[in-house]
Order: sequence, then C-alpha cells, then structure tokens
Amino acid sequence: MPKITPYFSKKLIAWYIQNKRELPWRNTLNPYHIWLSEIMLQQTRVSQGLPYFLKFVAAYPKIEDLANAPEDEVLKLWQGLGYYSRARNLHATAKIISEDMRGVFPNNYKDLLKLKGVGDYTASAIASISFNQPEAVVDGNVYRVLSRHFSISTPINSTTGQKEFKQLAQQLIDKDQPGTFNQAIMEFGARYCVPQNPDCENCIFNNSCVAFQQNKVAVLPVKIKTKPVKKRFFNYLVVLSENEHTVLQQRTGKGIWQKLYEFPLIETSEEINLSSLKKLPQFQTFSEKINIENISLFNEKPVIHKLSHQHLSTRFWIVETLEDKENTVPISEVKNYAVPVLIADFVSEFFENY
DNA sequence: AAACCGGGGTC
DNA sequence: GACCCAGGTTT
Repeated sequence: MPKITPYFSKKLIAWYIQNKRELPWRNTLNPYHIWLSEIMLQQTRVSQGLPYFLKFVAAYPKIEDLANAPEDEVLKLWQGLGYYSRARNLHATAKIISEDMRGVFPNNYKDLLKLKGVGDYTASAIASISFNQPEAVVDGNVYRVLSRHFSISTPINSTTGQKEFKQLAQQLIDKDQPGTFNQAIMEFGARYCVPQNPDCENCIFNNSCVAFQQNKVAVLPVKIKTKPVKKRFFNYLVVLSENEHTVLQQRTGKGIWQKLYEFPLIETSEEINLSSLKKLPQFQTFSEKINIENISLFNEKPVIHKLSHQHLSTRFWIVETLEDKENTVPISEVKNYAVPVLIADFVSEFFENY
C-alpha cells in the first residue's frame, strides 16, 4: 500500500471548494434527500438524474409522501431513468422507514446497509454526508482517481480490487469532514480526472500522480472485459380497435422492465414476416382472444433499442379489430402508464403519423 | 465469481 | 462500436 499523508486529502478538498457544482442535494443534510439523490445517481450521470431528483422532491416532499404513493405512480415518475429495481426498492424502503421506523432514517453505515437497494457505496455516502461518519465511498470516479494517482493496476471489477480500493479510500478519508472528502474525490473524477483525455498537464496532482509520471494514465483503471451484448427480436402487437383502444399489459416475473407496461409481446429468435408470425403458437393464442380485422407492419426497418447488455431489434405490428374488449385503454392514454422508453418512443411516432 | 439490470453521453 | 456513468441484487 502507498504511504498515506494528509497531503492528498487536503489538496483534494481545496480543489473541491473552488470547483464544485451547485447541486440541490448539496444544500442539505436531510437523509431523505441524500438517499434519494444517491439512489438516482447509481450508474447515472448527474445531468441525467438531476431533473428526476427535482420531480421527486416536488411530488414527494417527505418520505411519508413517497411511502403513501402507488407503486405505478412512482414508476411513472422514474420512467426513462432506467434500472427500475431502484424505483421499486426506493418505494419499498420508504414504506419500511415510514411505517416500521416511525419515519426516522437509520443514522449509521451498518443499519443503512440493511435497506433495500442500499449497498456499500450508498450506505457510505449517506453515513458520511448526512451523519458525518468516516465511511469512504468507492464509485467509478474514485476507482479512476485512485488507480491513476497511486498507479494501481488491480482490476477494479475484481473482488480483490474492490477490497484494495475500498481500503485505500478508507485510509485517505478526512475524518474531520468525511462527507466533503467523499464528494470531493467523486467530483474530481467526474470533472477533471475524466476517463478519456484528462488534462494532466495542468492537473493539481501532476507532481504526485504516479500514473502521470509513468505515462500510464490512458491504461488506468484496468477493467476485466465484459461479455458481448445479446441480440433479441421483439414483435409488439399494437391492438387498435375501432374506437382507438389498445391492449396494455404489465411485465411480471424476471428480466427487464419488471412492472412496467407494454403491448402484447412475441419474442422470436430472428426477424420474421407476417406469414411466419401468424403460424406462431403465441400468436394463435392471442388471436383466439381477439377478432382480428387486419394486420400491418408499422416499421419495416426494426428499431434497435440498445440496453447496456442487450440489443432489442423491435418491430411493431398494428392489429386492427372492430371490437373493444376488456383490459384495453385508449391509446391516447398510454402516456399515463409507466412504459419503457422503447414503447414511449413508438407511441410518440405513432401520433406524429396519425 | 459471474450474470443481470436502462438509458444516455462521449469519442 | 466501445466505454462510461455518484452500483446493487441475484444466481
């Protein structure tokens, strides 16, 4: 392990005081607000999470307001932010704190860690920022700053790497101002020690950064390769009745988009045409429940919706019917449901051409 | 330990 | 196309 002196932490905090962004969760120690921001910012850039934070605080000023909201409403507000288990866990945790803990937020790392959706990073962040506990955070920014400054090549996504960087961060943390230190090192990584082409020549640490001196900035941090993305083929059946109702269903079970709404879906192993679609057992079952007047393909060219771990090659089939059966909603009201961005984009385009 | 879970930005 | 983002949970 490198030798630890107060030099690094003091200089980092001095930089932070001069260069930090003004963000709404930096004007408060309210654990509800800190928690909300930290959950939203998991694997999410500040610029993307910020408008959602403002929406949630306005809709749910107190944690009780969040706890008392219907889950569908919370998911709708979360729509577009991704990783929807965060929203479900957020809501469940709000209920637990509100109903089982008399609305009092856990005030230490160990108890925070027990909350749903709160792991090592988030427990440390809340403990340090809201409760002044010396618990070091290690997020993607911290990995990058530390691996470069101390030239550590241990893969950051290995078990040993996670332990090593956590231990180093814990030694570096300023115990007199742990929350400020944690935010400072993350802000420095996000704003200065950026992944690509950082301005090392003018960096305040360029006389102590080992990676800079060894010309290894570009190859740090080291990350173990990930597997290639999966390709999937989605066929959405967009029912359109004579009075413009459609069928929406809620996703259940495992996999992506749990509890979000979508049109009836038939997944295939490859792109298919209309005659092939009609022969599928899933389609046969579907067609028994509805009197199909006509089917047409909305988009000949599939929409490639890219998730981080899979590409969804998607085509929408317009299924016209005369009847208006149960469990249908006006297609103009789909916007009131929590749907994947893929579905929201389709609905927008549908009305543009309507 | 590895797989899974979104969407958007950057180069 | 590859990589990254104020990570956590499940298998």
